[in-house]
Amino acid sequence: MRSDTVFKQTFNRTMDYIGTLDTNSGILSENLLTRKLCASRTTVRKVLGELQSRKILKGLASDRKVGRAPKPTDYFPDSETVATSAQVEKKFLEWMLRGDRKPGEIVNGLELARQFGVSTSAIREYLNGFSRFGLIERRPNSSWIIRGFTRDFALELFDVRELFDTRSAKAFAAQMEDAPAWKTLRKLESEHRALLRGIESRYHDFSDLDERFHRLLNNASNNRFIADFHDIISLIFHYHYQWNKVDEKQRNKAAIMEHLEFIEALFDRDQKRIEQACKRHLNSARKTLLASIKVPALPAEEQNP
Amino acid sequence: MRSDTVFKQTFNRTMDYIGTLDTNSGILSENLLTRKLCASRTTVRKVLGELQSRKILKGLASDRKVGRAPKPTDYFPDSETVATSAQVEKKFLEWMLRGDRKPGEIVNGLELARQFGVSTSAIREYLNGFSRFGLIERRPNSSWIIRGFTRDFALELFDVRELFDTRSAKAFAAQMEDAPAWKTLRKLESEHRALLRGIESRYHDFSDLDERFHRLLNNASNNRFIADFHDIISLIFHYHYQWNKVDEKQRNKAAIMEHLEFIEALFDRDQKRIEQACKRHLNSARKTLLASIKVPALPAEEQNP
DNA sequence: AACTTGTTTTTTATACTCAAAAAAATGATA
DNA sequence: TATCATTTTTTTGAGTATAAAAAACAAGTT
Repeated sequence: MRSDTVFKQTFNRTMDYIGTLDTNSGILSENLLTRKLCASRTTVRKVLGELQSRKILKGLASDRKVGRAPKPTDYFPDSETVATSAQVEKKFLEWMLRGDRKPGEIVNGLELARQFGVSTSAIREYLNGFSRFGLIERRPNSSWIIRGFTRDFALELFDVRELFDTRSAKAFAAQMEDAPAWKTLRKLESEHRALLRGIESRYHDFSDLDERFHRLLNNASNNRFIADFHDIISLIFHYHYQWNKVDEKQRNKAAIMEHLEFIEALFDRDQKRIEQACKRHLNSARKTLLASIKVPALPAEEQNP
Repeated sequence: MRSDTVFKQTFNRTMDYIGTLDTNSGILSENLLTRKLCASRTTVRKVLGELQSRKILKGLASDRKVGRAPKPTDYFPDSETVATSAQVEKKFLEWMLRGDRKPGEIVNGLELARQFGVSTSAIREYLNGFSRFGLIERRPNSSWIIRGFTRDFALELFDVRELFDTRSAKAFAAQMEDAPAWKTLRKLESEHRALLRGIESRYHDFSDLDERFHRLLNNASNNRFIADFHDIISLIFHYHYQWNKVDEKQRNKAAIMEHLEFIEALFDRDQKRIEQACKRHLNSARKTLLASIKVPALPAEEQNP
């Protein structure tokens, strides 16, 4: 059966909204709520009905008023509001990236389904989508096989990233003076400086900033394939760095400096400096990623020739 | 229920093999057949059982002999031996690429399933995989939406292709003198010349040659993301050119000349000429593709301002 | 005229189950 | 050790129930 996570999520978000209002004040119309909550009217109406039966809303439908402020216990727990697909993604990536998977290993869908507490179809669907990340491969009429988060993978990833980022940076610098991206870049720059000042305590915040900066750059290319590839990068980095904490403060500080230099070059529209700054930044990012990948032991057959 | 196309295919291929033998001669063991036919032993055994019940094979299992030569009527018809996924791919691409789909149009999975005579899950699975081609997009909790085979799509495709092909060409030229790829290139070169001589009648054969040439180049990059992208290119070109026959002979002749120039530059390891030849070839390929894309009528709202 | 809400109906997506095919593993025999 | 027989596991394709979305329309409100 299709899960009702959308309903529960919408319910929680509607209560967030009601919490900002006083008791007895009127609320938005169904149509406006539909737009505000990004859900269908069917779902919104179901939510309103539930709220009314819980006395959080009162009055006629045509003139709904806040009955009482929502209490924390009214909320559906977070665990019930995440879609199955999101759960699978999280669990699978943990299994894949942290679990020390060996290249050539076979993925057992049934086993994963049991382990994650979801159906095999959920696993199948996820693996299908995940294969575009190049970490697993499908054999026709047979199981999935792990290619592994190896040194080769990281190198190939960065090779393409270098091509794309260089291109994006050039495209960015070539934008019109009044393109809104320049304003966004200015804002990102000051966020970088602020983070640098508070680096001692806030260094964790860099990964988010990093993602936004590179996404802004890639958007300048205006190319769906580059954007798709950025998704891969983001995902890999998001999860990988989440579990790799060695030297984090030092690394992030250095990366911020590189970003700032990069940004400055962009504002100057200095092609040569842009390319240099881009390359330098990617080189140190590559080094970091490679350092965190264990060199795999040779397969048994190659160890004993 | 899972389809038994693998069984039927294997059955047909086994009969191909038996057809080469004389009556009463012995056949390969189950294990050897398994390897020869690229199927599991279970399937091979099922095939052997069926062959025996049809008297095409006779004797004990441990000493099977050819009973009679297979007749054409023994074969399963081709229509029963193509996997569902392959059927869906063919039909969907035809629907997508030939069907004059408009950007923004919504894909109705149920409707497609009915139309193609397959289950919705098959459609769903295929669309999931197909989305990496950038021609359709998924809205969360909602339907698939068509981005369309538009001018923009072609331009974005070629932008990335230019980056990748240039890189691949450089990597190719940087290979060791004794790399096997050089020999393959030499062979491809002579195939090009042969095709050029017989261009009047054999010009259809170019698309296959084109695919092989570019795949050889891309392999030099040794990068899974570049290889994946090549799959997209291949598919698009395969289907698109299959339906676009205007000026085919002329186009292909020109493309062969460009390839030959490209190949020559590769053999000379002349970076500058390689880059030029690559660019020139891509430019004319882009032009061809763009010419075959209809300029879409403006959406209604923009036509009447 | 441009909104609302109420109601109903239709369509579609999603997550699950299940049966059969295919693959893999294990056992038996010569 | 190579071959055949049997059993166990896993994948795969289709079916199915329900949530969610969408659409249509009447009737009331501003």
